[in-house]
Amino acid sequence: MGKLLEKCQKRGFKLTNQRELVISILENSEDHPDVDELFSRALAQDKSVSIATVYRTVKLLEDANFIEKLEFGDGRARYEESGEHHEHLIDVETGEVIEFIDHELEELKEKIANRMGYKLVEHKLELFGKKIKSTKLT
Amino acid sequence: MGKLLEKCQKRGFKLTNQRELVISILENSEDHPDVDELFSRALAQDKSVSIATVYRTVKLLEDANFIEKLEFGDGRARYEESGEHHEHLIDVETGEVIEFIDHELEELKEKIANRMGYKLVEHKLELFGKKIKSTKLT
DNA sequence: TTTAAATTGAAAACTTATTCTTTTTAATTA
DNA sequence: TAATTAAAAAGAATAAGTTTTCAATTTAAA
Repeated sequence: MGKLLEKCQKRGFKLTNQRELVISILENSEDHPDVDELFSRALAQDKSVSIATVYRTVKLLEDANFIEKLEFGDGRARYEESGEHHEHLIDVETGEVIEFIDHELEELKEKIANRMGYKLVEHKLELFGKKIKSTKLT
Repeated sequence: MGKLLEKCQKRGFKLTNQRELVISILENSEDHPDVDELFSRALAQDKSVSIATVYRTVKLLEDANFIEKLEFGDGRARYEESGEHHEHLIDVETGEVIEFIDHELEELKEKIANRMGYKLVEHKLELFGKKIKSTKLT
């Protein structure tokens, strides 16, 4: 069984069909779907799911720290399973979201905050880029 | 005259009283006011300004790249005059926004994007921190 | 001035997200 | 297995931020 579902059971969340469906979609999505997209995918499997339930479910999981909310500035929240901290690079041409981690960067963020007299409690970095076309001559 | 107003004139924007007022508030604000705050400050000087005009004006300036929209995840857009690139540190206790620039960080971002095969076209970093209390013993 | 185009305020419409009321359900208890 | 019950569901309504519509006004240029 999926990690998310398992965690929810352990936490004692009531597992209704709708909730289970939304959770399974979340843990089987490799991309970063927004709520509307989650809703569409859920509807495709069960016509009785409401958008309110999708919102309620992501909020439940977010409050439990099982998933994390991402905001890329387009006004829609996206979600991903919690896990190792990482950053996001967004392909501005395709919208694709690529995850990465750079330890030098993490250290630097901490260092900068400290230098300014602050203890870092959260940090967000998004890179927006265009794919460099390899200039192979055929 | 302020830089922003001047730019708007040069660009041929029609300078109505309301628009001029909103622009002057923008360029004289040291902080990072959201639309509602801009509206309040404008109202204080001219009761005839509407919130729609504030929204329209910031959109106009944003589209012209005269100002930049900031989103710190609280659901409200903030604006600041375009200029030297810099990052933001948000004091989670007071909401204060502190600007900073770190060249090492800028280089690193570029490097990371390149390493992943991307040309960096935009990048956003926000640090959220708590002020470290100096532990002076009196 | 005159006039065409741009801008305005007020209200309606949109979008994303949350809440309310009533009905349904999962999980326990008998 | 059936009854019980607190939690969660649907669907509608509401909220908050933002955008758009539209008739009336204002601006900039002729």
